[in-house]
Amino acid sequence: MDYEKELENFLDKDLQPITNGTKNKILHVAIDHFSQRGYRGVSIRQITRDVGIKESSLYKHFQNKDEILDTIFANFEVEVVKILPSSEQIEVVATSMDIRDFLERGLQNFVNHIENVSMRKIWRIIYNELFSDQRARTIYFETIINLTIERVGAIFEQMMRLGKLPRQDARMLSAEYHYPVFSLIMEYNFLKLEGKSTKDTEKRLQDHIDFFIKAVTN
Amino acid sequence: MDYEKELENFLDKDLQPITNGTKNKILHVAIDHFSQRGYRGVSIRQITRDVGIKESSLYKHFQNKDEILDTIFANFEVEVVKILPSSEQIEVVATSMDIRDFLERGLQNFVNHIENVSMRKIWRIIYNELFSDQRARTIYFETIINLTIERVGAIFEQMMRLGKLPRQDARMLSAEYHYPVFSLIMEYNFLKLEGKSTKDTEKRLQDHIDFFIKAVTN
DNA sequence: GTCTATAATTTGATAGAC
DNA sequence: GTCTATCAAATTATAGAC
Repeated sequence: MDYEKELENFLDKDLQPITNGTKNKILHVAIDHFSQRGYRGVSIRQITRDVGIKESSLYKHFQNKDEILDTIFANFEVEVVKILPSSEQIEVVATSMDIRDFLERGLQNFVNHIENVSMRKIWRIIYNELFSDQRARTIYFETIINLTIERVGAIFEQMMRLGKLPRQDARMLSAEYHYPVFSLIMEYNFLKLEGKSTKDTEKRLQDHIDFFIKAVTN
Repeated sequence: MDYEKELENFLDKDLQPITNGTKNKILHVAIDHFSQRGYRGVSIRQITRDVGIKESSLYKHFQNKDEILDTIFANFEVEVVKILPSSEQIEVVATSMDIRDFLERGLQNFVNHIENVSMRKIWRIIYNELFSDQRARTIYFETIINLTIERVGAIFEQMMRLGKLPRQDARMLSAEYHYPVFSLIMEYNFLKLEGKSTKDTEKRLQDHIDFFIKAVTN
């Protein structure tokens, strides 16, 4: 892999921008390796070799191996929260968009997010560490799944108040919409990993939106 | 953990029943450890210590560490295929059951399967190794997801022929039904892992069946 | 902040006696 | 099929010179 082209700048674990080029590069290399062979499957040696420094130098930037993963997770959480509708947006979104526009826009936001190669790699790290790392579990189940379902549920509810959607359990509806989306996103990630076509998965996502809209507006 | 109580008998990697008690115990201990810390996170030393033999003795039963995992996956695949409706059952199932009975029965089959502690642990191993082991990916995406969707899709199609279900794309319908199920099963597995209540998840599974039936029969 | 050198431990696996 | 003894390699991390 070529790490020489302009690398996006990450934040350190306290969410301060990283100004040191070496530290930033360590994160890029670590993300690449962790996403392919898992946290335990990657040694400090392998990382520093690709960064072009000695092992001991790495410890000037990170206290230990775990702090690298911690920093990666912190960056991911910042980015992933950005694709969720904020509480302030509920009103305006529910008013200005119909259900189809809203779902398609949300999906597009997500596709844009995951087009970022680093983010896609961190998604894989999250999946990879789900069973062995409490932080990964928290990000996935609390930040990604539950927060998404809750925020979108609030928008569905507002749409019901506005008569844009038949009255029903909004949170349950949001869960029904999102569970297939989460499954398909995972599938999408694996296909990308194996260099396979994601066309089928994209079609299924589209089919799912159609099916869902038909089901809820009936 | 107590491995002393009567252990179910596994098959070896060629699917022949294992008659050697030590070999069987190695598999039980390995499944327990791998499910908690992943394949790479567990050493031969840790396994043999809990089995009560020396490391060198383990190599009389398995050629190397990977062959243990291979044997675990082989046993899992045998068990997981059992919960799918066979091609021969399509006819009779579609004729004798309505859609709700069929879905509830299928879910019950699955719950029974996952009540088996060893199976639940192997599910976790599969999730854990999805990104680092091609065999895990194949079992999950090909055997579990795609084969399930296909078999149930065939039953939906037969139900449509019998007028029990409005005509529509049967495979797409099966996918719509199953993707939330797969997500919820993953969630269920994690909650069990953390010793938390799975009541919410079970309710969501039930809600999903209701939502789905309402959506397809409308 | 980089380097050389090295400590201390753990890893998967083997040789050979019984 | 179990054991003792051991190997060669890899691991995370540190000390101290520049």
